[in-house]
Amino acid sequence: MPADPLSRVFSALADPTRRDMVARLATGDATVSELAAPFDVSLQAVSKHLKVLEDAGLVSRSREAQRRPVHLEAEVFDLMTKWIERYRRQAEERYRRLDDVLRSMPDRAAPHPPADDPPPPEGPQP
Amino acid sequence: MPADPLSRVFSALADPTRRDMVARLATGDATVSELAAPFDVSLQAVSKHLKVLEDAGLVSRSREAQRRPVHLEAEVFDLMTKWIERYRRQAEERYRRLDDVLRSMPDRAAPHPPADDPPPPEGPQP
DNA sequence: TTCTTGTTCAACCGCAAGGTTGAACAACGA
DNA sequence: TCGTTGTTCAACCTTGCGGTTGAACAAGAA
Repeated sequence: MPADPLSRVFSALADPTRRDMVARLATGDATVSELAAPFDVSLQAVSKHLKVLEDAGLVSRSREAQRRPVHLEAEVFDLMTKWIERYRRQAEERYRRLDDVLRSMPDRAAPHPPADDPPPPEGPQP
Repeated sequence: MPADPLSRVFSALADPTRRDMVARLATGDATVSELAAPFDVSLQAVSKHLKVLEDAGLVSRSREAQRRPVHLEAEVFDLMTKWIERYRRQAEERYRRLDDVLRSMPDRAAPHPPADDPPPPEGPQP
């Protein structure tokens, strides 16, 4: 599984079935069969979904007789929220500065011109 | 595109190339060519990535002569953070109550038993 | 041991995602 | 008008994902 952690988490939550499972697990641990009950898919498909969530670190599994209780690991959510907040803040800061500029020149009242000083792109972060 | 909005946003950000584009756009609007520059893929591929971001509502495009400046729409991030925060809070609340129970019975000090009163699953939300 | 329950492994299928190339379209500049 | 620049459309290829079925494994219960 070569994907980076952030990609794995976003990708895991991109599926509505898996999001429903996360929602269910937020109310308490559950077995595979319990998680599968509300859905119209095979147990094996649910098992695969859980593997995706586990690889993303969103979920952990223990053993308890034959059962394998699934447990939500909510800390990984931080990975996403940190990423999101970073760029949201950056964008908002940019708007704030842009509005300042607009306020300082009362003429040419264009509501939202395309860009303020676009710096050169800084390349992908591998 | 039948996918629900949340799936579209998560799925759009599951790709590292697209996340890099969002990071770049947080610093200011950019054209397709500018966005493509740091990456080792064709312009057409970048155009496709932008379509995915646009369908997810993360990005909008205007026209300016031949160019099509791309603009980050940071509001859609709220969709995700709201979803994440909801279940994170729910899980944390569950732990808090669990810890209260554990504190009230000083014997049998198991650090984190599997579940407290697992309620029946409430079905998928279609 | 044998039976039963719970879960996963393996092989397969259909389809969409991300990539390519080549051609077309849009809007300027000469 | 014609060429140039910037972007998208169309067709195609390969890979991965979500689903299936059937068999295997794990751990009690009889």
